[in-house]
Amino acid sequence: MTTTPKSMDAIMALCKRRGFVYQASEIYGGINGFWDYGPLGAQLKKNLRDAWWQDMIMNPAWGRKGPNGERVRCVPLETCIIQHPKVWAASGHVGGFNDPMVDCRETKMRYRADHLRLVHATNERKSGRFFAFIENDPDTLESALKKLGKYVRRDMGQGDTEILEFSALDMEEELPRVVGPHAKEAGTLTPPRQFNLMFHSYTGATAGEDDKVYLRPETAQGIFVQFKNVVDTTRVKIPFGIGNTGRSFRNEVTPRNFTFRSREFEQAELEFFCHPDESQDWYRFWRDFRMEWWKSIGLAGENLILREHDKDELSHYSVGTSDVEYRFPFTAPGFGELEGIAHRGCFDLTQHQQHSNAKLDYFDTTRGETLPNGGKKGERYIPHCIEPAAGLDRGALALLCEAYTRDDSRPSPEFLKLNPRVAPIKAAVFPLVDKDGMPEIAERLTDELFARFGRGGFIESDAKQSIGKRYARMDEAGCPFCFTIDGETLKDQSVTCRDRDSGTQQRIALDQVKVFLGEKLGM
RNA sequence: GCGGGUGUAGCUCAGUGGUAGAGCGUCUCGUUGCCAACGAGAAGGCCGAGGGUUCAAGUCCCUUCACCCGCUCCA
Repeated sequence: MTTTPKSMDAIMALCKRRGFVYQASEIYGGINGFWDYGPLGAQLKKNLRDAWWQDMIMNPAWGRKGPNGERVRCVPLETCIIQHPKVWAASGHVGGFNDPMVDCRETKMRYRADHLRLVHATNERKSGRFFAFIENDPDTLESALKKLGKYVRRDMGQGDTEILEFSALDMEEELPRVVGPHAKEAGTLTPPRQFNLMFHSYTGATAGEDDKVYLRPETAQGIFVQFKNVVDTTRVKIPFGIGNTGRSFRNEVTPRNFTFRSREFEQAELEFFCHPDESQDWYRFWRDFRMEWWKSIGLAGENLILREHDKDELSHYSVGTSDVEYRFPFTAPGFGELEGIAHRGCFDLTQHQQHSNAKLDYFDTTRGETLPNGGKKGERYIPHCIEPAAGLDRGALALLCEAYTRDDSRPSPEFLKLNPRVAPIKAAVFPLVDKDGMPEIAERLTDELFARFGRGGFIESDAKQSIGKRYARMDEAGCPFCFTIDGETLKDQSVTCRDRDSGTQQRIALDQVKVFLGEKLGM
């Protein structure tokens, strides 16, 4: 078997050709950072989402016991894309995503405005030049002092210079007199510009600035905000998880790499709440299960890795974070993030408790001293949270990249080895020839398979053109099995079952097709 | 945001300032009957968009949009 390296161009061409992914608004020239799913892509992604929903919420971790020795319990939730603006202040997104940036037109450098400082000669603020440097950066400071000395034609000593913050500048009067940290000329810095990574809109028909709202940059915050309601209304007990899938929006500076970094994308997030003492165990439990899960739906192999973050990579509140990463053709030999499993401590609930003044702690009646009557005194605490947060679009893309195979020794060199569980086409039924009673049998079998498996994907049926061409078409669409009604079927009620990955054929009884397929699809 | 590259049929791509092309795919008819078969035919394009130069622009110039690659940035 001869194989050639996977080309992203070839994968993208197949995605378009077979209706997996289209460019959004393509007939208008497309729009940067947005992609639509065609019929097969939409079903592929739905199967991925359903698999996540099934294995993370309805039957978490395939029914296995958690580190506490009990069945893992999770409940679903569906929260709004638009939340109260204070949610994003509490989460840190409004502050963190809003660093004003300053560009230098001369050197093409970009600086964070709050990192810039200015030095100028004492008593010359009204007319003299300012020389910018970067906070805590000796090189640009030295350079700025040197340029200032040259400018005023004398050496600068103690007391001869004054330093001020960039934000203290009068942008109209004084900015034109500023020389950038790496620039030679004055006036090449732009005013600070907001790089707003959150999309915003306005509520109400006569909306003004006061009605500004944000499209969520992650689904997680909706869960934290409803944590108390779920606890109060559903009889869940710590430890338990809340799962949520849905669209999120980030105004990426550079959308890139097909659907990998899109401005509108879909997340599948679980927030698993537990006692602080058990949080490390649960963190390891979810980290390991998530890795196993991705393998189970077709990403097995050396293209998938689990990467534990280094200490200096961690957010200030995080005790531990791992990424499940996939080696995409465009990241190879490196990897791109599919999912992050973060130990978020009690950061989010604490933040929302402070900002909202709502009590978000939990009274745990299974803890504390044992009372004379045999019960427990109880313990009040803010739960810690483990967050497995997956990108469904990235997942779908990884599935497509992993499945894409080119084997020039096959009659149909390009095909998708999609795992049957996520494949958008579950099976195809072909009459070998479009006559002699075969179409009728094929139609009956198609109807049966539709009734049994149609909720998970398409059952294709096609009588046109040569059988080889029909197989090839199914190979490209990632359909795992084709059943062909032929002359023998008429005699002994058996059909040809053709396997996509190997191209091999076996005969099975017509009335056993459903059983066979049910086993293979896990349905 | 910067630099480089690419935009022509569903896909892959030719196309020298002078009538819009090929292969594959799609559809129809016929033949064949287990791996992109054969024959005949058909549909499908304002050459990414907008300006300009020219008697004449897919081709030259400008602008813009999208995608790819490399920087930069990145919760």
